[in-house]
Amino acid sequence: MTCDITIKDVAKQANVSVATVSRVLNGLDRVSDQTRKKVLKVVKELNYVPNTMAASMITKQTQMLAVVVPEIENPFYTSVIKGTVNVAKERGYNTFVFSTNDSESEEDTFFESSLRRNVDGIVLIGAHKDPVFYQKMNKPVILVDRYIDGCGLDGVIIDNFGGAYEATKYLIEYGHRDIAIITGPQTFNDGTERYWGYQQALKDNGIELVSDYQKHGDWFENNGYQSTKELMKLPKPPTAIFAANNLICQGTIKALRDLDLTIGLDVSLVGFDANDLAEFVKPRVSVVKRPTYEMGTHAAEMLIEKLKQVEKNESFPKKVTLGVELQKFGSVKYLG
Amino acid sequence: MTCDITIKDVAKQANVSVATVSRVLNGLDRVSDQTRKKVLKVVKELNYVPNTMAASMITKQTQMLAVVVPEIENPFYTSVIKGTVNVAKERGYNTFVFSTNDSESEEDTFFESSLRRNVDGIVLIGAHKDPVFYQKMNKPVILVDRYIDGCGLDGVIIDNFGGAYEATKYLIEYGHRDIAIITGPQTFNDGTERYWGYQQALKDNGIELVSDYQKHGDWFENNGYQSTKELMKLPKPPTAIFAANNLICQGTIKALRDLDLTIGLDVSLVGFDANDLAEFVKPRVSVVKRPTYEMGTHAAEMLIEKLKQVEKNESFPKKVTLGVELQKFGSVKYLG
DNA sequence: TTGAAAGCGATACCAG
DNA sequence: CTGGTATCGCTTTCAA
Repeated sequence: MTCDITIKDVAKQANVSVATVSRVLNGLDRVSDQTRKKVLKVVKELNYVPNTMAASMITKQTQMLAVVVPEIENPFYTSVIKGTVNVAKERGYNTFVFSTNDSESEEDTFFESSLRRNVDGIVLIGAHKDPVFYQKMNKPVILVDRYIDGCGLDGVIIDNFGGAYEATKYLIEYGHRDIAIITGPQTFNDGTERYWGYQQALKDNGIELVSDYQKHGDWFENNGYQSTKELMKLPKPPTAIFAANNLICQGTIKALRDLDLTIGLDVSLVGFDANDLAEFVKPRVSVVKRPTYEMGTHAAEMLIEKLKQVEKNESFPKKVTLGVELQKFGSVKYLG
Repeated sequence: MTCDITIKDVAKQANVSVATVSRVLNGLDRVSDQTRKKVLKVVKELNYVPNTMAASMITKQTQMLAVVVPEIENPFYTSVIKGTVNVAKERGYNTFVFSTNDSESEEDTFFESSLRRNVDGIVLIGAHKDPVFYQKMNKPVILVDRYIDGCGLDGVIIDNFGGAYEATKYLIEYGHRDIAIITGPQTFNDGTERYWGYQQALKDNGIELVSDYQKHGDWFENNGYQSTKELMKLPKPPTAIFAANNLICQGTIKALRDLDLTIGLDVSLVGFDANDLAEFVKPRVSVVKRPTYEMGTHAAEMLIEKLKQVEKNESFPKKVTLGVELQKFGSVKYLG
């Protein structure tokens, strides 16, 4: 394990030129079988490891990607990261993992790092809201989960509207009319689309929107916890709750537990995105499941595909929407 | 946001030499205030971003670290990663995240990548068992959580023995004598030390070891689940269980739930490492808590410290042991 | 205080 | 098929 041996050392030892060693190592050119073997033997003997950076300076490709997420400890993001990193690895790329705390300025820092390091491309769950910001990117970027319309970039998102609509419709079909939603900020499509889905399902079924039933906070567990408590304190509490992401749902489950309310009996609940507690409690909580790992793999594949066709026509931005699935368990009571 | 502007462009535009630009940018040399300002102005105008790689080729420092973990989706590792990445960021390093699936060969792949890319150092939760392997490292490495004696590397570990001992003693003090352990493989210190702690506590209190009460599987949830079911099927089931890591504990909790056994009433339980379910269930499960995030930060700090004193005396390997804390909740029944 | 020039370790073009 | 060499973008002597 050394890295202070250079291509020159190999060339000298093998009695060939550096050009030849380079050819052998990259398997590109025609090299006689004899020299090839000779070089390879020396490479092994000397334990030579090529310096990627030196090569990058010429090829202009670093074989490095970056994946940028708001929070590395949220299992959803971890799953996306894993998908990205795995595909990247298979295709010969190494991946930087950045966590921005959902802060625009931290994200900026990382963009600069990425530029300085010349990463080939970026998988991004971004904090910036302004499409103009993204338009300035002169590196291949795939947006994941959040998509900014008009930014001109490719994206992999999920059917937020459809998922929320299905979840709400499901509650309605089971006879619920007093349905609350606990969701995050309406900054990105994840928030807005889920909220629209909820709204639309109610409207389509002639149910009026009650502002008290709509809790817009952040995407964290505590919002789920507090909002649930507030909801259940209302003069006329909702009979069902739609928790619009994994952490909020966990908060809701905890709050209901602390309030001694039984899910599926006292209150019905549907979550968005899988989470530990939803799977654990009895009855298990129905959730809209989304393909988290696949979002990562898909994004990485799109990105790498794009890198290959650098010169190609600057085609229109491609937005891929992955489907979601409503998984029904016993957390919704049938009201007839 | 561009990266096709080079130091030459800046030099030309500012009517100075590249050497001068370099000096200004690195704030090293004495440069007249006038030229400094002039250069800085051009840098801003041209939106110049220096190419880190080119610099690295000369300085022999890449300002890149790698953190290698067995599994990126285990919250324990995520927490270590976060700690490492955050400290690295503060100190001006970017970090590669690698996940090895606990496979020696995958780990090897990553080591080669690290060499090719010339990372400055590595924070490693390793899969290799052989100290000889680690001895060959010629890069600064900090081992985390698992330590291989005789490998000659620095490490940050936790007091596995003490934690396990405390946990078991706690059960004994509450009157338990039929105490089971569910743990992982005895490959690394994490497994062996926790098992020793359990053993020693029993011995110190004159309790004989019962082989049926000792379940050695892997570190995953399913081991906790299956082993618990087997334990409770014994003619004389244990009155208490010590679950030796976070996932095993979650498995145990699920199994007990499925067996309709109440924690702290029918069976007592102590876990090792925090986990979602242990915090959720009532009564909350007592656990040995370890400073996961701090393990990451500590390791990163040690690593970066080490990088600074490259030339310094190759001091003896330093092994830092962080303490753990037994957090007692209602999951242990008092048998008198 | 500043500039010229020699590399760093690889690739790739052009000859031979 | 093989070798010489310019080059990539930057740092760092050495002179001026």
